[in-house]
This record gives sequence, structure tokens and C-alpha cells, in this order.
Amino acid sequence: MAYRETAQVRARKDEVRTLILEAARGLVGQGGFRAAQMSAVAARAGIATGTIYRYFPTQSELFAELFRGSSQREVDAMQAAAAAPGPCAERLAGAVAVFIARALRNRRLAYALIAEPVDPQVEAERLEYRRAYARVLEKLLEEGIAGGEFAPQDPHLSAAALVGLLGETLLGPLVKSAPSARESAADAIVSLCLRAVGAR
Amino acid sequence: MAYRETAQVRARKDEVRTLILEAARGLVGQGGFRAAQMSAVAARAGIATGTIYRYFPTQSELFAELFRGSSQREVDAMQAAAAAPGPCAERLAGAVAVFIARALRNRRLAYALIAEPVDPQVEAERLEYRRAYARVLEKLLEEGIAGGEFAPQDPHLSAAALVGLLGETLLGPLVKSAPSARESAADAIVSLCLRAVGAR
DNA sequence: TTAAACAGTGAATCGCGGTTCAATCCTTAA
DNA sequence: TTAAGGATTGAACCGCGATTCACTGTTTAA
Repeated sequence: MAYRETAQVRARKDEVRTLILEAARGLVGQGGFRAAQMSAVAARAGIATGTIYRYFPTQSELFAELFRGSSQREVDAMQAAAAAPGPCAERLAGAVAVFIARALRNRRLAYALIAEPVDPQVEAERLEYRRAYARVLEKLLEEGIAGGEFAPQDPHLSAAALVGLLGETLLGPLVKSAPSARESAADAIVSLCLRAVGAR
Repeated sequence: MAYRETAQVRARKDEVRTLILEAARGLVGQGGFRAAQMSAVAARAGIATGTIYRYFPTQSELFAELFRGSSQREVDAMQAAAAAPGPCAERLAGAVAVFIARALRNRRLAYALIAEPVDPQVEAERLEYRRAYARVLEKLLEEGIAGGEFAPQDPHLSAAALVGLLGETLLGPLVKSAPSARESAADAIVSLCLRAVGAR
């Protein structure tokens, strides 16, 4: 026994791992998953292609982990807005507004996370995170329905509906509208959501 | 000049072309676009792989044409429901119900048309048809807004919202629900749509 | 100082399914 | 009946990017 991993090496490896993920995140943020070829990720991280495979078994795994990290941030942000004090309707409006604002801030990333064609393993992560968004909204809906703030409805179904509504309006009309019109369009989306759940 | 295409040959070629499209449609309806490899399409059509290329320059073209055909039927069906006589709210409910019922009838095809990852050329067709659905709804919304049946709103944005709402609820909760629960879930989706546009 | 254990390298390999094409078969008009 | 023009065939080819691996460089404990 003449070699064993030390804290120093451990730290260095963690660093490289992070480097790879950040390189991939950067490429995806600019050109989507299709721009994040292994060789490109390696080049951006300043390492050899083969090195990536010391840290991630396949490209799909790398993408899946990247996807989880990026999506979790979004879910957390939405969750924070949903957990604010106040009436449910206001909190729903806030959660939706946060989702929209963040997506507009990095549209390429939003497209990659929401709609870009990806391989089945990453698609599975996407479905998982769609459900995560939906769960945040579902809890809020349950509370609002119980409190009489929202119309009686199946919160599970309605939450999914809101996720779909948000995705489509964001990637469709909203990103195509003039930047000056975005704010009012965002308001319109919030209104749609509130009406859909029957907020009083 | 010893050869010229006759009506007989013309007819035969049209037949083969249709055969190819039908074979592809069958495979997509069962296993999505990923199941429709050129060799599989050829096998199902009872011809050689190379023959497909006498009728379609590339796989993308074949898929694109298949996509157009299948989607146009759906749009037409929705348009027919939207054009029925009666108040806008009822017509919107009808159009949405038709969309849902048809998607449930062939769920694999619905998934392929709405959400399955596809190459960029086919994705472009998909966006085109999403817009086609949205246009049908948009017209209806305009009429309803003008007549005071719906809340004042941007019909373009709201139409996109409805398309997203439909897609997500269909492929998410609805297809996962027990068949016995589908009818009430479909009703719930219609209610969501009506509330979203502020139908009185 | 040494050798064991591991990390890094990047050119070569590989798998996959779309696409091609030389050989063959079929249809037509003379 | 014939030859020209086209259609069909399916095995071979190809492009692309993920993945591998033999080699080199580095770190560790004895």
C-alpha cells in the first residue's frame, strides 16, 4: 500500500468535477445541450476529453446531473416565493412571476430545461422536475382551495395545467414579444393563472 | 423516346408513396418516431430501404410530411368544433373536448405529435402546428372577448396558454389517471380553460 | 528513493442508423 | 421484339460524436 487518496487530492478532484459541470452549464446556457459535446466541454474546462469520463460515466449522466442542479435552483426559487406570507392568490402570483422573471433572464437555458429535445435519460429528469414545479403549485392550490380562496378543483391536475401554461407562453409568445412588452405580457400570464384556478 | 410515365405507373407510384406514409404512421402510432427507422418503415411497407429514397429525399422529409398530415387532421377536427353554432364559451368547451378525446384515442400518437423529442426539422413542423391550434383558439377568443363572453385579454397569449395547458394535462395527469376517471378529468380540464379565459 | 496506485491524455475506435449505388428487374414506345 | 428509361433492391458505406485505452505524469506511504 503506497498510495491512498488524501484530502488534497480529494479537493482537487472536487474542483475538476465542478469545473466540468460549470463548463457544461456554460455551453448549455449559450447553445443548449446540443452545443455541449464532450470535446467542447473538455476544451472549455481546459482538460482532455477522456478526463470527463473519470468523473461521469456517460454524457447522459453529466447532463442529468447538470439538469438536476439547474432545475433545482428554479424549483427552490419558486418554492421560496410560494412560501411567502400572505394570501394564497398573492403567493401564486409571486411564484409565477418568479418563474417568468428567471426564465427571461436566461432564455437559452430556459429553453434547454423546458423544451429542447434531449435523450431519454435527460427527458426523464425533465419530467421529474416538471412534477417538482407542479408539486410546489399543488400545495399552494390545496391550501387556497381549503381556505376558499380558489375554486374547488383537482389541485394535481390544475398544478400540471399551470406548468404547461407557463412553459408554452414563455417559449411561445413571451420570448417573441418586444422587450418593452414583456412586463405587461408577464402580468397577463399571471392573470391567466389566477383566473384558471378561480382566484377571487 | 421509348419510355414515358403512364397513368398506370403514376397510380402505382402514388400507391407506394401512400404505402410508405402509412407504414411510417403505423410505426409512429405504436412506438413513436424513434420506432420508425427507415429499415423498419421499409419492412412494414414491404419494400426495400432504398426505395423510400425514391419518394422522400430524407427521413426528416418523410417525418415532416407525416407530421403535417396527422396534425392537420387534429387541427381540422378542432376547427370544426370551434366553428359550431352557439355561444363562444360552449364552442371553446367543445373544441377543447374534441382535442382531449382524440388525443386519448391514440395516446402514443398524441405523445409523438406533442412532446416526443424529434430532430429540428420536425420540431419546426411541431411549432407550426402548435401555432395552428393556437390560431383556432385565438379566433374564438377574439370573438368571445368582443362579445363580452370572455374577459378582456390578449387572445394571442391566451391561446398559446391554452395549448400549453392542454398538452401538459393530457400527457401528464390525464393519461396516468384510471380510465374510469378520465371523463371527469376531461371535464376538469375544460373547466380550467373556461375559467382561464374568464368565461362568464 | 522507490514502486504502487491512481489521474490525465487525446488519438483511435466504435456503434448506429441514415444514405448511397451498382446490379437487376420492369415498363413503354417504336 | 427490342432497347431506352426508369424503378427496385439491399448490402456496403459513411459521418458523427460518444467512448475507450495504452501511455505518460503525479501522488503517496514505506
